[in-house]
Amino acid sequence: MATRRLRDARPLPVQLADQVRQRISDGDWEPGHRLPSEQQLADEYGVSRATVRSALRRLAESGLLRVRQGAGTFVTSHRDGIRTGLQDLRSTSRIIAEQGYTCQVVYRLREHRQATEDEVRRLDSTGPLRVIALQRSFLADGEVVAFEHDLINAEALPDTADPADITGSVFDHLEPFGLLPAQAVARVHAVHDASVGWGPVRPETPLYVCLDQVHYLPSGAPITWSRTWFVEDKFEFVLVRSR
Amino acid sequence: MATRRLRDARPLPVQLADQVRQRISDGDWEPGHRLPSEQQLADEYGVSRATVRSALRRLAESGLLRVRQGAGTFVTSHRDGIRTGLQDLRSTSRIIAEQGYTCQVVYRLREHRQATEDEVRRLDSTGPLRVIALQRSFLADGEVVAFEHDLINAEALPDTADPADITGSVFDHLEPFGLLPAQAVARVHAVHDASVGWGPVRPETPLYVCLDQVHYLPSGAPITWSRTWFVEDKFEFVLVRSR
DNA sequence: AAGTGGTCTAGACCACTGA
DNA sequence: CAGTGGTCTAGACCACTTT
Repeated sequence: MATRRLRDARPLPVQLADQVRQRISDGDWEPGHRLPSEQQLADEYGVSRATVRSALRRLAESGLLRVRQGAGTFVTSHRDGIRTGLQDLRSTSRIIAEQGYTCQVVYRLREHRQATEDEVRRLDSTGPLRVIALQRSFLADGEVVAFEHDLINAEALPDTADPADITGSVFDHLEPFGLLPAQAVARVHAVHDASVGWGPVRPETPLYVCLDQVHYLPSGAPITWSRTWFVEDKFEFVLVRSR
Repeated sequence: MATRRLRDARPLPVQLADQVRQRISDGDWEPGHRLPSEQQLADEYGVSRATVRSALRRLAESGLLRVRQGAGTFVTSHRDGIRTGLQDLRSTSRIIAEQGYTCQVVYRLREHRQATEDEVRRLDSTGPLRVIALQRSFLADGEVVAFEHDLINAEALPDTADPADITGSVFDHLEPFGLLPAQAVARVHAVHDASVGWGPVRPETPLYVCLDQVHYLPSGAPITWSRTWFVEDKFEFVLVRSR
């Protein structure tokens, strides 16, 4: 068995989880099939079993795998649609792309301005704030699947940062400045509102799962606030709950 | 520093998390204060640092602690009451009670029968199945806040088990038989459907956050399936997401 | 009995924070 | 700079499933 290499800067379990997710979507391991044992995966990738377990736990938490003690780890049989673990912090565009769709982002608003009092509060902040405000929609293979409002704390960004540079993921735009969110606190709502959607393509029914989030840096400082309306039934949000 | 003892049968990180939670609610460690370092806690409780980290991660995931690299682990200052997370597995009646309401459960259906093919599939099972089926609504201070359908795998229950005995939490009914779910895989949806509600009191708008769940025993065997429609805006579902 | 995942330890080294 | 959390390893032993 050839040793596979993990090389980028992200934690090993995250990289390994990506590899496994890839091999599943490639059809390397089919739904219902058993994965190699944790020890075999550890040997194959040249990492410790603890690292493998951490990676598999991530995937099990998003419902892609099911682990049965003594029996093995199995690929869940999934239905169509964009499936994602609700507790995995990933950008909307990545969620879409990871499911094999072509993701396109359409902007309605992209501006640099002073935050309102309300917005300052939402960002858990005190004093006045410069922010970058975005309003955009996400298309998967040409079909609209989500609408989003974002508010980025611009105080931490260099003055030269231009909102027009943001084309895809906000995370990708923040990363070069070392401002990658590590955690988000989200509130979940159902919304039925025809005024949410805009643009040439609209969902048939204005029904959405709405995620209201504040993202925090590893230091604990809030960096962005966002509200995303996911078109109902275009996404499958999986959540593993435990005691 | 006296060594504290952890003794029951649950995993060490779970026990330790409970201890820390207790000491916080006792006022031992106040909101905003820094906890002892991971190594100090490990020494104090006579466990490894990995165990301490696992315990603290649990608490951070439900928002009770905030961990800052290099600086320490801090007790979150919960301004407007503690809101527990969506990823904590709790019964619907407990969720309601924890929001500070008086919970009342009204039954529309409570029967013992053979499962349909569809239901067998939902319970991740193969052969024919005896089930207990429930349809009920939850009132909080007299106002309807949720509707729920439940399906309990009755094969594991003694024949004497009477559906009419179920009055509050399904979990409470299963516990005496040692059938306490350890994990649930949930799917989250938005629903706008006037046919969901029933009974004398109905929500003003038929808009719901819908949680579709299969509960699993520690062995990995599915024990119940449930679909709960939470009336939008009656609940605040908080979720901590991380990388 | 053999093989799987579940738990836990001890220790190493790195990255970050704050004095 | 010392002290904190972040990551990762190697190995031990246990509980459970399958053969």
